[in-house]
Amino acid sequence: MITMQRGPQPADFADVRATNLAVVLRYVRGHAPCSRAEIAAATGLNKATVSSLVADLIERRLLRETGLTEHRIGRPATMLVLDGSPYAAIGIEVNADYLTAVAIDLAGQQVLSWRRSFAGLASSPAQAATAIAALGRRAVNRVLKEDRRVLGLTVGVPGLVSPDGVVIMAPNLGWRDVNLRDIVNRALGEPGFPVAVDNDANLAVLAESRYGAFAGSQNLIYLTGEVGIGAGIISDGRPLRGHRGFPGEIGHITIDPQGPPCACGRRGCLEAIAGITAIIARVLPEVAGDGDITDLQPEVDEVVRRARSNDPAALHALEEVGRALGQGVSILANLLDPEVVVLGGYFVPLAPWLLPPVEAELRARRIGPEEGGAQVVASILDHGAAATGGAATVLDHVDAGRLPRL
Amino acid sequence: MITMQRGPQPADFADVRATNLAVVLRYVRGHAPCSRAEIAAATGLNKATVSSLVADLIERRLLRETGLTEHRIGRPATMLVLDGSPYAAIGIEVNADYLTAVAIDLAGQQVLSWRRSFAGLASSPAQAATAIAALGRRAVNRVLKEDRRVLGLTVGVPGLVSPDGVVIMAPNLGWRDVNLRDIVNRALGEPGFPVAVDNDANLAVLAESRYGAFAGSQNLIYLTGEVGIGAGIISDGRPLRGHRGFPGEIGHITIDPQGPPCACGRRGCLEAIAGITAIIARVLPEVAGDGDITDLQPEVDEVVRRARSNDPAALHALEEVGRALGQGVSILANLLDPEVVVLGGYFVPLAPWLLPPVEAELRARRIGPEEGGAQVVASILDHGAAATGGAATVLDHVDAGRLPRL
DNA sequence: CTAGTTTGTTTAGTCGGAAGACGAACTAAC
DNA sequence: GTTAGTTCGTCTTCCGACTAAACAAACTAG
Repeated sequence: MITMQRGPQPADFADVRATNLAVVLRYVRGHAPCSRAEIAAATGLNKATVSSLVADLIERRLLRETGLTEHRIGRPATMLVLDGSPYAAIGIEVNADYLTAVAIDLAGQQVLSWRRSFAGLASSPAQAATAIAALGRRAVNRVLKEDRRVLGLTVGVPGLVSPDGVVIMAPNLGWRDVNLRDIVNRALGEPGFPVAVDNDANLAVLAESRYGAFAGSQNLIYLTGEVGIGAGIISDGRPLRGHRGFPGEIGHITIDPQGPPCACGRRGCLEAIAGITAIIARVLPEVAGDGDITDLQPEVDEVVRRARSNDPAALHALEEVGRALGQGVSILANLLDPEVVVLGGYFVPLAPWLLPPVEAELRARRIGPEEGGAQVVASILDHGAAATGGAATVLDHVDAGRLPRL
Repeated sequence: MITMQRGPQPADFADVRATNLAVVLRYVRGHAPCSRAEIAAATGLNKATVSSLVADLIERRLLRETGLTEHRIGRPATMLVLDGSPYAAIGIEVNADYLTAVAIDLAGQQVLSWRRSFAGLASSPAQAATAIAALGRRAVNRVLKEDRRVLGLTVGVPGLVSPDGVVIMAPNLGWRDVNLRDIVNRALGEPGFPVAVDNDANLAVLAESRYGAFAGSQNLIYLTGEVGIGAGIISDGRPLRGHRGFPGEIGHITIDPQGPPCACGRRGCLEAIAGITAIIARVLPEVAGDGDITDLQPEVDEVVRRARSNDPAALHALEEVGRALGQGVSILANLLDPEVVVLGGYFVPLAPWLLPPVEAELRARRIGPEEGGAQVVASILDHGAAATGGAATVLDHVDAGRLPRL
């Protein structure tokens, strides 16, 4: 099926070919190993066409034949599998306190996963960009050393990112109007592959839709559980982009007008109640929050310890946080009707205590019928979700038919 | 550009042809009158291809030649215009107190616009469906009498509608699990054109995106200002559908936990503050709200009168309503980053007093940069927006390349 | 060893868009 | 009035991509 963007954008044979190449590629991704005949039967394409498409894909080393299968009867089929190994995509995730780099080959295998401290560097955009570019270059070199071609590199940033890769605003990094894409692109020496920058939540939700527990879902939302709370939204199978490219800003919904003050100047924002620093402040009131961004993992571990030991104050605080989060999730669920809302970041270790009140709020505030309503789950991806998504967004272009040229 | 749905759905020549037919049709829609050469130059299609496509469209009576143009130099061009007259689409809007029927020809000309009282009928789904079908039949007959072919009929309902046309829930009509599409389809005698049912906000936003002040916008949101408040969302040029088909439920966001009680059992929902019955109750406390659904227009007129005469109580009440509405709009704006939020329904006559506080809240709660942020406007379409959208949704299929067969 | 089955390739055919030539129709200049 | 130049739209040729159908290959069952 062909759908079209706005504006006059006619189709021709190349588009048909690209579409069908993508159809075959994605079928094999989902049903490997499979035979040409099976692809033809399942997609409705002619056997001859499938043969031609497969030949193209094998020539580009995107597919590989893996011997025959002893069938019950008839000529045995030559089975096809994805051969992602010659290509890889790189994703880099920027956080206030650390950087993550991930590389994924076309078959979805993670071929690299690095985490690197970033403390202190974030404050200066120039220094930070240099560090990011250096990490990117190292990742690229490692991938090249393994004889893979790099298809692209995407950087995820917690903030507003314009479609052309300029970080308009990243409060937790202290950035404003940083053309990160150009900087990284130049630092990599204008490589032959595309460099992109995107919002971390947008990328994380892409990773969830590919590799998460609800992989393949057409309607899912990812909530970043970091210092801030942002939403990445996939609707009808495609990332929601918005007019300027800044969707998903859910952190400053007013949950409780009498709630704690928020950095934005108001009170009781979702972030001021359910952001990770707010959670830590609420559960560990004795820890002086000096406002400085350090690695928060130790504090989160302590919160988990107290909850595990059934500390009543901690349990009560987490219940309150969960209810606030549930209100936010309910708004998302009623407004966007997703199949699932995935809690990410620091929400993951706290999920056992947050999920029950979130689900209770969701049930209480559900407008539609019970069945089929949005589920809430904790992410099974680790902290590198945005980095993984950054790589996935590159691979998506291939899946959509833009094959790497020979 | 070809994009693809999920699942294996290969493309073939018919898709290319349909895509290019649609490209030409939409170009003429936006640039009529224009010549074949102009279309070719603008779309990138070959002149010969455009000639062939135009011939097809003329044969199906979707385009028409309108004489030559005396150019400055060279051979004069034969100009083309849309010839929508042989076809029309019908939209019907169901409200608690009235029905609206609209018919639009393919060129976008409204060829019929009826409003019919519906008071008392809504309560019984069977009776109501009969009335709807009767109105539909009359509209169809009228269109046929004018020698137009009916391309389709779509009914807009204020409630949750499943993709196959079952009204799952319509609180303000008191309906639950009514298979309205089948009923109307049967009542029309299984006509040759498609009958569909959809949520009224979904349809209204479609009408706005085609005929509203921001026609052509790829990211807009429509807020129904009726007894309930629902949002219709167009994101990246396509209607947001959600997992089950029930997006846009914004009416029961908690604005003020201490606010007035809502029919849903909670307090301070957006609807309970800014729904039209809530507004009337707030501005005209002396009018005994008997809860019965009657035509609310007289009360709204009275509210407008008081505001016009600068009645302090009325102004204050509308200011409070506007602030609540502004909070709801801010959530939408930050979450979905639309170009514009259109206020519809009874919000339109009240817009002069609602818009300033709405915009103030929006400014105060804006996360992203000032420039390019969401605007808020009152709809310039009248109450029949959903009906118009119902017709438009039928025409969209033609615009997407599914031409009526000869 | 033969009949039957399934796979995947080959061959012929169709469809639709691209490229470029060409005639038509007009203006401008001499 | 004639000629050159320009623009429009059609016509012809070519090519790329899919379909249909025949066919060769390779296996199993009996």
